Amino acid sequence: MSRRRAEGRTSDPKTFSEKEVRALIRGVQKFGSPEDRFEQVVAEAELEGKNADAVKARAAELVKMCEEALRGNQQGEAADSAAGGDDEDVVSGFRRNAKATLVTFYGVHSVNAGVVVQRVADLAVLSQRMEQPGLREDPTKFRIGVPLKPVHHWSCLWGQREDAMLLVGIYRHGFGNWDKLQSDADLGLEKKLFLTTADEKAANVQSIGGGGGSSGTVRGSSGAKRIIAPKATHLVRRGEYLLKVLREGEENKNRPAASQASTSTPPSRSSSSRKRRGRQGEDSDAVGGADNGTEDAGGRSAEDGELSEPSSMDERTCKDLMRPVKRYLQRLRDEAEHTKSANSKVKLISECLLPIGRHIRS
DNA sequence: CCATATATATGC
DNA sequence: GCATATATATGG
Repeated sequence: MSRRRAEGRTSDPKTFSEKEVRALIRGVQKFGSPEDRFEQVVAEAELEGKNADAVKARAAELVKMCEEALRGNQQGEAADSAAGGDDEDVVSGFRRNAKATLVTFYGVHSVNAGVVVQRVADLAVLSQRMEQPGLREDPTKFRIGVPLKPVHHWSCLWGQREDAMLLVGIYRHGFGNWDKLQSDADLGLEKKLFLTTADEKAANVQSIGGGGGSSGTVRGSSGAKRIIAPKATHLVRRGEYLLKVLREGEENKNRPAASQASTSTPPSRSSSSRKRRGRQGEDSDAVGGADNGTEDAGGRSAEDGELSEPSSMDERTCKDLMRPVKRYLQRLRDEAEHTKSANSKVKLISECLLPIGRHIRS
């Protein structure tokens, strides 16, 4: 009772209310460990009045607890998963549902341990990657450098560049702060995200072709609340996927070859004769649905393949193989945005894709 | 009230 | 199996 208002902004710098702990967790989930991104975590959680060491210690505790919960969870999983019952046993602070491992941390319940641990690890990799020289000045040069799964039914052009900028935005503004990310002009994603209904309307004016013509959802020219878009939930999944790819890519770098790049990977071309079965020399942009053609998606950066990556052998051979049909690919890329009608798009695509297909077949 | 998260169903 | 949509719960 010494402190009457424990919750106020004037609470002890070393103690945390439940709300403050929850905010801390959110900050960590968005920016990673405060050891790496102290300023951002504290700002996100509005804990600037707190003792720095206390913040870091509490976050470390959180991660540790989550790791333990996950570990302990894996053991009992087999026995219970068959039973299928959703156990809500509260065993020493963590509860187990079908999928998520939830812990209670200083009174904050339903903390997803898997998310915490994974996010901290992934964002640490991201930080390491983004703080490399060269990216500091121009983060837009960042490329993931690994073949990526295409997005599914998105209403805009989304390719390597957009994926890379999504990661840059996550680093800058935090995982989940999509509105800030959208406002970041450097990333060029302002017109590609559909976080609000206003965004959808802006895109509706430009009309959208069939999103792949799946099961006939997309139709109607204006007014119907057609289709989907990259909304927040999609950005979450995509972001998690991209971070996973990044992390696995970094792990592979330290793994097989004896050359350990230690903390940072100097631009020296290490023997990266990785046997990637990935193909898909998707360069600057990829095709999604059709989209507003207002912003030139492929305007700059003729080829960005060799900036962040030594351009692995597969990439070279892939490029060589595709050279005979390069002009078709380019035309496809360049004209897709300026072609208004859906019909001419179809024509263009078939004209360009046929030779390409024939070439691949040979 | 809005945003996010989760479980569940479903399509590809 | 994964990505998505939907319903539902929950926190700010």
